[in-house]
Amino acid sequence: MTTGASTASSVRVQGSRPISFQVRVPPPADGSTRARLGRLLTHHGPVDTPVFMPVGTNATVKALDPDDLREVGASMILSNTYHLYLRPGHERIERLGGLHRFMAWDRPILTDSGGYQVVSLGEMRSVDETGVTFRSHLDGSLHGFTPEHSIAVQEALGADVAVCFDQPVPPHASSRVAVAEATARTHRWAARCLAVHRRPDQALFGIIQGGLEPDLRAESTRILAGMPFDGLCIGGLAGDETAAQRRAAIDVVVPLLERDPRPRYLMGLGSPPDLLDAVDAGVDMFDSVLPARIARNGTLWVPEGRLNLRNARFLDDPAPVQEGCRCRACRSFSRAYLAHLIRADELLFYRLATCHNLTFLLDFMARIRSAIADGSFPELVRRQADRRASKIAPEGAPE
RNA sequence: GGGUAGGUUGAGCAGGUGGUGAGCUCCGCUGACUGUAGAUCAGCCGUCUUUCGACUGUGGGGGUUCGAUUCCCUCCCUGCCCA
Repeated sequence: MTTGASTASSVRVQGSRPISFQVRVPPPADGSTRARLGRLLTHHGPVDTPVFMPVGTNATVKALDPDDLREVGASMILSNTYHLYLRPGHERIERLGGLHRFMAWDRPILTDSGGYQVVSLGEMRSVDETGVTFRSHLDGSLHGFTPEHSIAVQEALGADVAVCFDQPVPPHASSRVAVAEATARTHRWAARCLAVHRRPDQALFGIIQGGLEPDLRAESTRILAGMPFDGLCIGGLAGDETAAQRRAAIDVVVPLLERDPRPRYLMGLGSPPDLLDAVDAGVDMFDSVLPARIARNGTLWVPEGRLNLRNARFLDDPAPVQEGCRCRACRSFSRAYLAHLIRADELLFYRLATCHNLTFLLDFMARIRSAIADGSFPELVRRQADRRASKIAPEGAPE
C-alpha cells in the first residue's frame, strides 16, 4: 500500500473540491477576537459557521427524527463509522443507498473515523502502527481497524465529510512521550488516509493532535496544514482538560492557520461556554453528545443555568422549561409534565428533552453568528466572562 | 366455624429453628455526564449526628429465660383451602 501525501494529492483533482468553505465575515483587525463567520458548501446544501453538529452515532440523533432535527435547527450532523460498521454494516448501508437515504437526512453529514473509540472503548482495544484492534461492544468479536479501513467504511457510508483515523491520547495517562508517539502516528495515519481516499463527492478532514504540549500541538498543526485536506480538526481536547488548558491548546493551533482557507473543527466539545470560548479562539465547527445526553438524563439548559427535571420541586411547576423558548417541549408542556414523564419512564420525555437542549444550543450558536455579523461578538464574550467571574447565572451559557 | 400459610425499615423480599436483624430490589432524594459500550452511572434512602458513632426497629399484649425475631399463651390483621 502506497503512503505519502504527494501520492494522495495527485488523486485529489484540482479545481473541483467536494466542499468549499468561504469566510464571509473575517475576524476584526483590532485582534479583539478571532471569531469569524463562514459558509460551508456541500452537495447536501450550505452550512453557516460557526456550526454545532448534533451527534447521531447509530444513524440517528437519539430520540429525534429528521423532522425534529430540522425543527431544532440542525444544519449538519455527525454520525459514526465504528458503530455503523459493526451494525448494520457499512456495505448494507451502501446497498440501501447510502447514509443520507438510509436515515432520511438530506442535509450534510460528517462521519467520525472511529479513532475516538480508542479512548472510549478503554481496555477493549489495542493499538499498533498498523491500526487498532477493537473488541466489539456488541458481541465481543474482534475487529481490526486501520486508516485504510476507516476510509473505506466512510466512503461506503457516503457522508459529505469524512475524517482521518487518528489516535487520540487518553487524557490523564499522557506522558509527553505517549503524546508525542500518538501524535506522530496520527500524522502517518493521516497520510495513509489521504493516500486511499478517492470518493470525489466526499471531503476529508485531517486531525491535529499534540495533547496539551504547545510544541507538539504546533508541530502537529504545521504537518497537518501541509497536507491537502479539506478541513482541519482539533482533536484530543474533549477529555478532562480544564477550559484554560483547552483554550491554550486552541490558541496554539489557530494562529498557525491564520491564512489557511479551510474550516477548523474542534472535536467533541459542546457546552455553551465551550462554544463561545472556542469561537472566540477562531473555531468554525463543533460536535458533542453533551446536549442530547444530559437531556436524556434529565438536565435541561436554560438561560439561568441548568434544570434537573428529576428534582421534586418541578412536580407542581406549571411553567414551561424556558419561557419564550420555541422548542416543542416549551411550546406545549409544563415542567410538571416533563417531571412526570421522566418519573414514569415515558419515551416522550427523551424526545422533548433532546429537542429543548438542541434548540437551546443551536439558537445560542445562531446568536453567536449574528453577534459576529454585527460586530457585537467581543461584547458577548465579555459579558459571559463577567457573569462567570461574578458567579451570576450565565446569560445564554450554562456550564 | 375448621384448616393452613403468613404479618421484617414507603412497596416487594432475604435472613433469622435462644446469644447484638439496618441486607437486596423497587420507589424516593441528590449529583455527574463533552469526536455516545450511556433512556446511563454514582452517592444517599429508620432516628439523631458533618464524621466517628449512638439509638430504635422483626403485628399488639403477656409469659419462660441471664438474654426472645426465634420457645409458650393470647389477641389483631392478611392470603388460600374446606364447611
